[in-house]
Amino acid sequence: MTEPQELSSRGLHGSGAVAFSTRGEYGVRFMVALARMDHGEPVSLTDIAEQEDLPRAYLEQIIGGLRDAGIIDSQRGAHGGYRLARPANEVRMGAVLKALEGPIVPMACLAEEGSPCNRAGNCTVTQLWSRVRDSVNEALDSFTLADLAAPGSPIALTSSVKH
Amino acid sequence: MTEPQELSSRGLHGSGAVAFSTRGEYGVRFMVALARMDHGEPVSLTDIAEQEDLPRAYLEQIIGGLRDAGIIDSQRGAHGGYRLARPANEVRMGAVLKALEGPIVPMACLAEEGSPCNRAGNCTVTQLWSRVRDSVNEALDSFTLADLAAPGSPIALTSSVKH
DNA sequence: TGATCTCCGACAAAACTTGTCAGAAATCCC
DNA sequence: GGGATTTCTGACAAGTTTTGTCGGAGATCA
Repeated sequence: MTEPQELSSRGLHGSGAVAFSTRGEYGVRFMVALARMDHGEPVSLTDIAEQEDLPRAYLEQIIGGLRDAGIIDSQRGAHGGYRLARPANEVRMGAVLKALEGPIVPMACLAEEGSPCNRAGNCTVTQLWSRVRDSVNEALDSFTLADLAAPGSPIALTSSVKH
Repeated sequence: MTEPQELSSRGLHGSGAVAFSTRGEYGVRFMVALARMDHGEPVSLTDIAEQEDLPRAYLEQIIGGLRDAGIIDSQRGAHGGYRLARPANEVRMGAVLKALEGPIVPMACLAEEGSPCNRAGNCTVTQLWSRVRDSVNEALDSFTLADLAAPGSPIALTSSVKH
């Protein structure tokens, strides 16, 4: 039945802003599982979905973005499946999340295209949103997939972490 | 008609993750406008809504959170309206955004209450989400309302900014 | 008392999220 | 070639959230 656990009470407005959707959550869990199970041969989606207890068909849909971004390689047919396109310690989580959800943009007016927010000069607030955006991106990029895939133990932060 | 401008194409999934909703956007614009218009006497919601071209009734709803959080004071009756509860340079944007949207939580499993994400020890990923959360909060708190309300000119970052 | 304003709950349309399903296309193995 | 496996794709649908609107109940002032 692939119980997607909890579906937790995100209701009544008060329960979490600036959040990633399940695309991000499931996708990251997929990546971690894949990093752990990838030993040369492709790993099938069914295996990962079972392992992580995620709805298979939905996951399939989500994964598309990762493939298009060149983060994972796919192989069709019998004994097919997915593989990491690069070693886990070269995969930055910023790229993963961007592939799963769209660009990280805390406010619509930061998205490019056309006149940004038609309030142009009037808008000092933009600086706030862009700082938030940059912070999130830095935080995400300070992790690699290898950091997350490391078994249980305290994570060895290999990547550059300003602190 | 209070055209809430644009209503921009946030559709088709690809247009912005980790985003604040209009509550955050409208609320912040309300605060900035209030900071600029507040000269001692209360400013009416109608005035601000007109000035910022925002749907009045909706704004009214949003503002409730700011009042409950003690960020603004309200006065009913004729010649009533809103005032800043404290000087603009003492109002951190982190508090404002938390009052408008709920707590800043990039992933459901970070919200307190009960067993966090039932995956407990298994979950190294938590570290990623909490870093993101902390980054966003720091970024927001590095701005005060005064920083945003300053007219046009380049913002003088008065508040403590680690960089 | 009448004119303003905030406050509050109910209601509703539209958008988005979260999946499901069916079938097409590719690949392996016998 | 044929069957089994597995990814890929688009359509569809239920449920939730967002984004507002509306009407009326307090407060306050003149």
